[in-house]
This record gives sequence, structure tokens and C-alpha cells, in this order.
Amino acid sequence: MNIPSVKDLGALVRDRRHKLRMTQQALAEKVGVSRAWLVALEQGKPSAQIDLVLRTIRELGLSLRIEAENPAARSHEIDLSAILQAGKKGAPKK
Amino acid sequence: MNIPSVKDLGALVRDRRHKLRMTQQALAEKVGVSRAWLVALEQGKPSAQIDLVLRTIRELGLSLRIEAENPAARSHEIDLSAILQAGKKGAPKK
DNA sequence: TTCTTTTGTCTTCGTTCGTTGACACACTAG
DNA sequence: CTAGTGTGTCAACGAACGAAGACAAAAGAA
Repeated sequence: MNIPSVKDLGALVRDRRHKLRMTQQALAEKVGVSRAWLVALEQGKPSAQIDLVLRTIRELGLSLRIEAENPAARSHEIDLSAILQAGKKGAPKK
Repeated sequence: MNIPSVKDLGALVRDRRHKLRMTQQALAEKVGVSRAWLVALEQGKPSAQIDLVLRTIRELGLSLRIEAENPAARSHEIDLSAILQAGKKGAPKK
């Protein structure tokens, strides 16, 4: 599943936790975080630490993946122009 | 690509940045973070904020994905027993 | 319906985050 | 070789993080 925002991530964590029939307290204990932190994450807390997030999804039997996006599908983003500019800059390299 | 640790994530960010021929400064500006933060992330900083991480990989033309792991491939982890226990707990639900 | 469990929210506190600016070191181009 | 560029590291600082504990509200069970 693609995760465009921390909100989506939080929703997935909650959904998965429910599927595993775990309470927030139980999962928090397994991960080694406070229950309050997990509540916040599930609500999409943008400042959660990446390592705690990683541990949480691992405890949920999930894995983090990063994939290249299809540039054609991102016509509304500015990354394409940045990539092209970077490509031009690096092109004359000998 | 699977990302088991923040170290791996950092290495991927650096690798991708190089492929795009961007400097740390340029990428940091695009993302809206300090260069020092990006340096730390590329070195695998576990406490980096998830939202900043998300923005960084987005700027690199990458997307975050989360997938269910294959339980059989995780025989050395304790998550399998946790999942089974949770399954048992929820089994008698009517 | 009542009772129990789960979740949401809050305060307090010590710790650490991200930023800024500077400097050292490594790398690259000519 | 030198000059310029890129990266690594550091200290200081204000902001905010995560933990702990408590209570309220919502959800679930009987």
C-alpha cells in the first residue's frame, strides 16, 4: 500500500492493529513506546520519530518499502523539472 | 526496495540523491530542512521526524510503501507468536 | 440496560530535536 | 599543483518531543 502522508500511515497502523486484535497498550508495550505515542501516531502525528515508526510497523508484521515513482504520473508535481535540471547539470560530466 | 532499518533508508536517500546529481544543500532546500538534518538522515539518524523523511523521499521521486510481510520468512522473530496469540484471542468472536 | 475495556486527551518534566553558522576535511576541475 | 565545491561535524538555542500518570469519553461485552 502506498503511503502519501503520515495520516495514511497512522490509519494503516490502526487498521492493522485492529485486524490483529491488539489494544494500543499491548502494541505500545511490544514496540517499547508509550500508549500516548501510539495514539498520536494513529492520528497521523507528523513528528513521530522514524525509528519508532519502523519498529511499530515491524511489530504489526508489516515492512517498509520505498519505490521509484512513475514520473509520468506526477505531472502536477515539480519533481520532474528538478530531475531534468539535475540531469542537464550532470550531463557534461567527463 | 525493502527498508529494514533507518540506516538502509539513509543509504538509499544518499544513493538516489547522487543519481539525481543533487547536492545536499539543494535537496535540503527543496525539502525545506537544514543541510545538517539531511546529512544526519543519510547517515541513518533514527530520530528523524517521519514527516520530514516523507517529504525527502517524495522530493527524490520516491514513494513510501508498506506491505505485509511473509510470516514464514520471519521465523527468527517473535511476531509470529504474537500474531498467533492475537488470532486465538479473537477467534471465538461471535 | 450496566459494567468493563479501550481510546482520547491533558499536564508535567527531562531530553533531544532541527536550525543556524562556522570550520575542517575530502573531492573535483583545470 | 590551486581553487572551488561538497560533505562532515560541532556548539548553542528555542521548540517540541516522548514518557508517565490521570481522568473523561467512547466502544464493547454481557
